[in-house]
Amino acid sequence: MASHGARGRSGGRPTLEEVAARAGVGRGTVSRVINGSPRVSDATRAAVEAAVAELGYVPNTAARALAANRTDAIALVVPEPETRFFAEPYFSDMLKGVGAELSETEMQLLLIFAGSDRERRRLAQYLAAHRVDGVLLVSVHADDPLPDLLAQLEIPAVISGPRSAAETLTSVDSDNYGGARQAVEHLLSRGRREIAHITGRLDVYGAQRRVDGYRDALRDAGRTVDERLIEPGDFTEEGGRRAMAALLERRPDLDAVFAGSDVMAAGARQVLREAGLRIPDDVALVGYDDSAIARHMEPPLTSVRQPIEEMGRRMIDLLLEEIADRRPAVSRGLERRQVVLATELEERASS
Amino acid sequence: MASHGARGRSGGRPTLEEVAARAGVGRGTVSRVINGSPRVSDATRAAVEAAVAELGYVPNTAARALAANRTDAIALVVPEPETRFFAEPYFSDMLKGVGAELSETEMQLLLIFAGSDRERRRLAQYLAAHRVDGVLLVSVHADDPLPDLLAQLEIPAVISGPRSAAETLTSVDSDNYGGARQAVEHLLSRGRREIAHITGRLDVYGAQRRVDGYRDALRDAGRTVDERLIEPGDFTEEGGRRAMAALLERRPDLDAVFAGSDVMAAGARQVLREAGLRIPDDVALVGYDDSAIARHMEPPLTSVRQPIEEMGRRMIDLLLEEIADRRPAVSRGLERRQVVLATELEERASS
DNA sequence: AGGTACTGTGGGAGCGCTCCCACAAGTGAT
DNA sequence: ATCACTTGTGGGAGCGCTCCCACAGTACCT
Repeated sequence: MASHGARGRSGGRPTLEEVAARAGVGRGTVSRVINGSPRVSDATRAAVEAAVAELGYVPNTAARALAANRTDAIALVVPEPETRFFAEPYFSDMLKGVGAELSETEMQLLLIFAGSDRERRRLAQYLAAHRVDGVLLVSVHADDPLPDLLAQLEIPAVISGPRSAAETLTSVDSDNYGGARQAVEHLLSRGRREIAHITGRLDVYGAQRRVDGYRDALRDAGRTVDERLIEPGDFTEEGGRRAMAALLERRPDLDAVFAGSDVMAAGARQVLREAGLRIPDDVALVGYDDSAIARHMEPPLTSVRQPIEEMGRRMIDLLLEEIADRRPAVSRGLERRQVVLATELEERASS
Repeated sequence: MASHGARGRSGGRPTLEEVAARAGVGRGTVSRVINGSPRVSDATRAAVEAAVAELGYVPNTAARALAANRTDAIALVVPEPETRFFAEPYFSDMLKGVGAELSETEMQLLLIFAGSDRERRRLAQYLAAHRVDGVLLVSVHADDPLPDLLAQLEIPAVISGPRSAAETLTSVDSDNYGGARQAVEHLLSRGRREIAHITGRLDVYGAQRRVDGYRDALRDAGRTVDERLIEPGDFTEEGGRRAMAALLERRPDLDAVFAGSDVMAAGARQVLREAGLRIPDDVALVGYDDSAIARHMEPPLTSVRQPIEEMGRRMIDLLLEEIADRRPAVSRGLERRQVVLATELEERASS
């Protein structure tokens, strides 16, 4: 060991073995103490803990990962370019919840962007190397192959918006259907009669659900749904403008708009203004997300709030469970787990 | 191997040894091919590569890390709460540059927030465990102990804004001094006489340098510096408002303001408006950072642009060098390395 | 012919853990 | 006193790599 020896000299980091020697116990016992096993007497535990403190021992994660076949790290994968990630408060809130919940544990969170093809390939490589114990997936489109890759690699994963009603991954979502109903029912209760809806990208399941909620709310109130009052958007401001213009063209008599996102509502607002329509006097406007945009809009925008931080927290809970379950190659629980959290309507001056 | 055997069965991931068997060579040879050593014949290399492809071999990072004492990962440490990180485009741009440069390599980037005390402790633990080969530090205050911890642990690190003129870590910075001079000289050339300066937090070295640049630019133009025209801010909008109010109180005759950040300029603008002063007619305004705020302000804000993406790229270059240098326990290069990149003034309607 | 050098290769040893078997010692029922 | 557990402990084997030594083979000098 001529060569390796030099590296391992006493200047380096202490090892389990050294701690064991110092505490006058065996290697296994130190390992048990480090990992919080209950099968250690109080006296021994104290001795080991003292030795750990004196030596400043910190476990070598690589060795642990190799021996135990786990990494104590999970990845938050964002299949979007960095720019969008930063632009949308959604991610930031999600990260807050995730971080908060994770700080209770020893797990490390990695943030991985997979917007470009190149980044995608790197990610695939990364996952194939099993460098994380589990994955949190946010903002995944219906045709994204990532979830299948994860399933194939048998990596525990939780997705933040299910891709469809038949989502196979464990998922956490807010109640898009209920949120849309809240918005529409609110407008109805304010006496609005002709309520339009600017949808999000319809390849996003949540956007579809919002349309469903919009339809059912009207129906349940005894109204027929006029398809000319539904216009697809794409979650962007420009899309909101286009949709609003189309709606005004078709149904200039509309008196309310429920937009599938605050950003689209901002676009719609511009077009309404340019058409000389006052908000909320002529047209009431309701958004979705309750983002900073909503609060700062002129007039402040009524919006459906999703409990995004809470969603982040629940995702971590579920993921940690999955990881723990999988460890002893236990019978895969066959029940799909889908958590849906309630939304809340934040009423402001725009409606 | 009764127990471990079950886990390692052929359903699992292939190992180096299996690839070697398949290619009909030894373990060492496969390792050489994987790591791109030139000491392999072309025929052998081809055989190994074929085996790797057939088996879908992916190196086990934990084993590699354990044997080679490296992790192939670096951390971007942000000593701020997540919220600030997302609020400021600075970070997003920096991350873009870092990501771009890193995508050329095999290195993995981890994003670590260390805003709270708790997160701080976790980070210290993380670094002590040597879970990364190097660290990128952004936005560090003068009294932050993190750089010293890094030095003590002998972890290569590059800092994005030196803490002082005597910074010991390798650093990358934009020319704060020169940028401030550009701003002030621009205002002078526009015929402004009474130019005020709202500073950033003065425990940030860059903010100090901007004050220096402001002073020297005036002096070199043959003016005396009126200390009543300098008011400390704290990089926030509210701070900008307070500072502007104080300045107007003391020197109502001022005809230009150079703010140490766009956000503070936005705050200053509000106060100027409320005081009935027109921009740029009565008071010219210049910011710093050239962020989105500057472009969207009414009127658009003249601002000093820092090449943040480029800074990110340079930081990675320097860090990778340091990591490579350190590997063979080579003589630590004693020269401090400090890269300073030029700024550019983006002239808009506010000045 | 012998020496010296280099190239390519195989495989032992070791990285620092976890897992589990073995076993000593204690506890209580028979 | 015997058996059957339980509790606490030590340490061997093994995780999948990298590093390096040893050595076969070839090439080029004396």
